[in-house]
Amino acid sequence: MSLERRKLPRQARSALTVEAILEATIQVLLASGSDRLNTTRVAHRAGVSVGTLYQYFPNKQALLFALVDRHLAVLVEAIENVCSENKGTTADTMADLVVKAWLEAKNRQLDTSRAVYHVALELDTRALINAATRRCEIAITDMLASAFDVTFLDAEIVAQVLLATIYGTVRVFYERGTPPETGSEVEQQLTLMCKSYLKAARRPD
Amino acid sequence: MSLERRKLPRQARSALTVEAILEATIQVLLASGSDRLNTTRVAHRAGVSVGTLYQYFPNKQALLFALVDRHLAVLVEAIENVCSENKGTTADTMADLVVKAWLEAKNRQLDTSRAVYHVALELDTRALINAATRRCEIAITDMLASAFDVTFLDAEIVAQVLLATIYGTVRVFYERGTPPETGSEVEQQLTLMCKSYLKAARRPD
DNA sequence: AATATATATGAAGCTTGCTTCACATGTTAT
DNA sequence: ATAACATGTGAAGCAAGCTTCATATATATT
Repeated sequence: MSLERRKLPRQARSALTVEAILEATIQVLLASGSDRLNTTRVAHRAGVSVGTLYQYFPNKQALLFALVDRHLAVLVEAIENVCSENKGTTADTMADLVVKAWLEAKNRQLDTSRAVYHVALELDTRALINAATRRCEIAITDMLASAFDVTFLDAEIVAQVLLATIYGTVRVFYERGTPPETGSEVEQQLTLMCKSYLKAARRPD
Repeated sequence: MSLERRKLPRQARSALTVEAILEATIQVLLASGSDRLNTTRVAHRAGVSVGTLYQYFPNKQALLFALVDRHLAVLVEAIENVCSENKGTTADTMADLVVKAWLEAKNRQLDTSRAVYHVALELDTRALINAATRRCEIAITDMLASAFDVTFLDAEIVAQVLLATIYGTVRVFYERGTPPETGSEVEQQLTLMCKSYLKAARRPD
């Protein structure tokens, strides 16, 4: 079953329609939960008919894939940027900024984040997530290998663990709906954890 | 809608039936994925009829809840045990053993783990997860507060972050289906991370 | 203005699968 | 042995919702 977009927008209005459909999907997920997500409801919320939805997405799954894809792209970009901009700095700076960039990208698309968590495991998004993860890991590995103050025996595995920790820990608190004040406390602690891990994981001189 | 068990087993055979149904649910989840999980298929795999299933579980959701519940109970027990047995030891020991206990409990029910990840977010298990999390956090907080070699400004938050890290990081690798050899490498790194975090988070003397 | 192309509509077909219920079979108690 | 209770059966009713398609409207082109 194809998951590709069925049509590409030729006229301006269809681009708007696609955008409206994706936005409506998020809203329905947040308002009604993934149980009650159906194509009719999404179309209605987007102010179009079901038929229109099916002009751009071959099926319901494809719609959700597109959503997850968009969300991951923002995260990956944030990490790739912060990593390429901070080669040659210290491990402390790197830990600091990666955590910060991740949380900032999450918060920039807070609604999507919350909505996507509810569907990302319902369908098989592993391929998408693995691809995104891989890109982040490569970016982080490169950055770590360029550190000014430390060297790592295996920057690859350190990057993997670092990313998994940030990704996993943040997810736990998001799922729990941790309030903002507690959030900044958690951010501090998470940063502390990453910094101390990078110190502990460095090659003994 | 009730999620309670409809009947309690009076005769020995019904206890076996219930067990068979839960076991079959795991097998169907692993073999066919959550998309194809339906009550008929579960009943068939368990070697009983759908009607029997509905004698013990009022609906499909309740069946899945029971599964998640059972899985969480094992994890919570593992953490509560290791924490109460290791009060008054050092922070290093604590970090070591908590990580070890978590992974051991996970691996002891590896199939359930994998299966449950696929459904835990599909239905609203937040209440169950929060309750389990809370119990773990309390156990860890108590243990940390009793540490022989260090004191913490806020053992509560340290426990929260520690648990979230272990839970979140391990989940990431499980979802990815990380192979065992890599797994033990990851375990080492995760332990290292937790140890160094506890050192970094201690109250400055 | 006329034709071609792009986009939008939404009722209805069709599949899937949850759940029930009237009945059958097995177990325990008297 | 018989009654009372527990457990097991599975065809069929029923609801939900995905997807299609014949048709209508809007935009672009010549």
